[in-house]
Amino acid sequence: MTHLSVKTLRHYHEAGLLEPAEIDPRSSYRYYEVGQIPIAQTIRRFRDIGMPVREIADLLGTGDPGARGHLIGRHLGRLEAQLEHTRNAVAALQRLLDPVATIDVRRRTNPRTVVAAISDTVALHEVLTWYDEAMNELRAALAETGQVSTGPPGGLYDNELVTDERGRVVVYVPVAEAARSGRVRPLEIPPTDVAVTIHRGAHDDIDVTYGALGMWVDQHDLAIAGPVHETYLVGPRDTPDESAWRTEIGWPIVPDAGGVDTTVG
Amino acid sequence: MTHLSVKTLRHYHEAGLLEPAEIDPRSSYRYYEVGQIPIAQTIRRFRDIGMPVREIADLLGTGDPGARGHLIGRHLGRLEAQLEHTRNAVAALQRLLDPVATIDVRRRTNPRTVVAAISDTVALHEVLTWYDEAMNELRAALAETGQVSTGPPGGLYDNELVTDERGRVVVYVPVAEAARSGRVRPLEIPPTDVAVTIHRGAHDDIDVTYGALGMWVDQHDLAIAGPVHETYLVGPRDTPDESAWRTEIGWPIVPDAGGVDTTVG
DNA sequence: TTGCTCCTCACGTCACGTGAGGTGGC
DNA sequence: TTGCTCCTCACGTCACGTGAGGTGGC
Repeated sequence: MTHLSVKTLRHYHEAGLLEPAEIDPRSSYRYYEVGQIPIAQTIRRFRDIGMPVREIADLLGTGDPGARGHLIGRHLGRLEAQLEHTRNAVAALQRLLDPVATIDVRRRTNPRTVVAAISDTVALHEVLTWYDEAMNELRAALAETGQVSTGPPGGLYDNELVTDERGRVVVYVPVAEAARSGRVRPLEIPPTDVAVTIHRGAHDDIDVTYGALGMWVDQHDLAIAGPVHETYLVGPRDTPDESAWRTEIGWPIVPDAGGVDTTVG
Repeated sequence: MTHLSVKTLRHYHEAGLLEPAEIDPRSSYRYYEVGQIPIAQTIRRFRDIGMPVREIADLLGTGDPGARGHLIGRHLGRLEAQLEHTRNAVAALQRLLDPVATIDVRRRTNPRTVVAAISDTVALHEVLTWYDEAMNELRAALAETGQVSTGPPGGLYDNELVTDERGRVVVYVPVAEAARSGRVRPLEIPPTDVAVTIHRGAHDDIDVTYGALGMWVDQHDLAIAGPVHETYLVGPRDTPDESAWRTEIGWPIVPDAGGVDTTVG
């Protein structure tokens, strides 16, 4: 009637979740009452959505509707997060298995832009640390001089960073008028033809997106021309939810002359 | 670099999924090569979508793209089924927690219908068995006399079945013109005002839908008038996929005279 | 030399399922 | 009486994580 197996009922007895109404002391047989059916069915429904046995016990143990709602809401939130996680993972996998078909690439000409920037030649393994420090310094300098950013922050990454494990890196924030301050320098980014795509989610699989974009560029008979532009449309400063991050990758392109090597990294 | 923990790497070594390129015989330290990074990342992505370690090993072990596609497709199918299962379970839970808000009820007047029917007085615990047998007999009789059903099969269930654990049950198939044959009798179902809702999925939680429909009827100042109609729009004869089943519940109603008892079961 | 990391057992987690060997209930 | 169900251990499953006690590597 409850669709619970005998083994499961024994398990719930041991766990203190659903105790038999009576146990025959001679045979140790477990006996249940009709009134326990709806309880058992409720338990089954919560288990069906993956709520841990412990929490179901807490839920049934409290009569407070607020506490109940909280426990249920929290679990539904977990389900939601898990679903989002799986969706992202499936998308990453599809990008890995069939890169070009699953990527959305557009060509664009970026206009000349003036930015406040810090740049340096950095080893590949130091890039993340360097970026964090430089960005903090940049933000502090802008705050100090009262400059307001006019767009999301970005970075420029030399191809040598991947090929030689060392290269020039620029971190910048677009501003109305850039001024010098500490390591911060005004920088003019010239107009650039780029192939752009957006990487969704955390950066641990951004290499897959790079690979897909590289294949797209190659298939369209284009070659790389200059450092890659990353624009952090939504990043850790905007939300701690990694799955919401959006990173635009702009790959500078020129028509492929023929013998030009288009490989990167 | 791969976001795999040391414990996880040890586990994959034991499982034969990812063997170290070299093991120092003195210290037993595991050493990996750069070329193993993409493999490790691929493994992580498959684990991320919940593919069992065993299947990932199979996947990486075969070079046949067809076999690979099959394994991946099968797992994506499993994810899809699991998602559907969770969706149904969440819906059932919501119906249980807030019945009236989550149910879609319509009022309708069913026209007079002629059906081929088998009816009997049955004990509650025998209903399912009785229904199966009667329906088989009904189908066989129709096939024998060359009658074609003009709609989905249905059943009528007396209120006493729940209140007294014993009551009259009718199983029927609508036909153009019904004839006698064995236990099969023509039956005229008179025009009936009903409150109808559709129960989705298997019948193990149909009691929840009944409860919600009962509350709706009560809140709209209506009372029950006659046996409940069930119509099996999509059932086990149509698909083995229980989540696709659709059962219409029609609750015969009259305006509540005031002191009339509207409770059922 | 010191602290950090790696190593090997061995056990824990979670929600049951499996299976052996035995016994009660109708 | 016979077959069915229940019982109690005890172990298995799955993918690691935890923790103790020890040792290598820089």
